[in-house]
Amino acid sequence: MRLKVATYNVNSIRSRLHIIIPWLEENQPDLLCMQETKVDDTKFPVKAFEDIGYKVVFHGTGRYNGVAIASKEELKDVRFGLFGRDPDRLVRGVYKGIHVINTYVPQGYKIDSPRYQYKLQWLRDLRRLFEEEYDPNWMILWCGDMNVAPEEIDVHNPKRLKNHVDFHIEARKAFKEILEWGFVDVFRKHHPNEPHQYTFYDYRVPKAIERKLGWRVDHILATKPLAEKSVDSYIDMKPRLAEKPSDHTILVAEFEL
DNA sequence: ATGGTAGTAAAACTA
Repeated sequence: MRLKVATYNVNSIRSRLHIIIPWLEENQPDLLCMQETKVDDTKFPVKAFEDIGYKVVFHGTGRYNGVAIASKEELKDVRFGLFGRDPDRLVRGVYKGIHVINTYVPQGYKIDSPRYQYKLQWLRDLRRLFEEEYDPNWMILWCGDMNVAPEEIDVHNPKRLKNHVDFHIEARKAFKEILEWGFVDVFRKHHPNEPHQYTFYDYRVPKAIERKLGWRVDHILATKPLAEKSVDSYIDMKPRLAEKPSDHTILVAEFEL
């Protein structure tokens, strides 16, 4: 069985349907994990997904955050939140026997702010969720906007960005500790030591793509038994180059089970 | 150089 998975920080799902819907039709992934849907549940564009043959689960309250998963078959055992908090930042379920966790990790604002401490705690709690409710021998996918660039190769200027919340050593450490529980970075498995592979380019940076001023902060992680089955992973730049572009790109991984 | 743009929504907040 072929399994194609994608993750995309949409930065408002209603403002990105012109990208999302054609992309799903063309690429036909089994799963698309989305973050920053920025829409209240009552206004979620369910029909746009159903019209092209996708199911969708979602939770959001409007202005900030919001997560969703579109899938070809129904996602089972769907749950939201991390130990009762942030239901608009974590959604998980089971797809054809594979556990799927989609997260929008708090960004953290600045390293000296309480919000950064909250981000670090969030990542530690996420590790605890895996420890308590999952097993690294299971087939598990963890996808999302992690707001962490794990290694120097994942940012354009590691020296200048060392105090940025997405590259600060403490965030990288907290992220790495989740990987050490039992996850493989599927994109990096297929592109070892390949520089300038970024999933995010800030709108505010002029000519960011041409100047390669990006970040690799969106990830698809898989437990070892599942990562062994991955056959490809790549970054689709189309959303960043579209008419009304988004700041994030789409990250894809394919498995042959 | 501490700006810049884009999203929510109707002024400021988040990224």
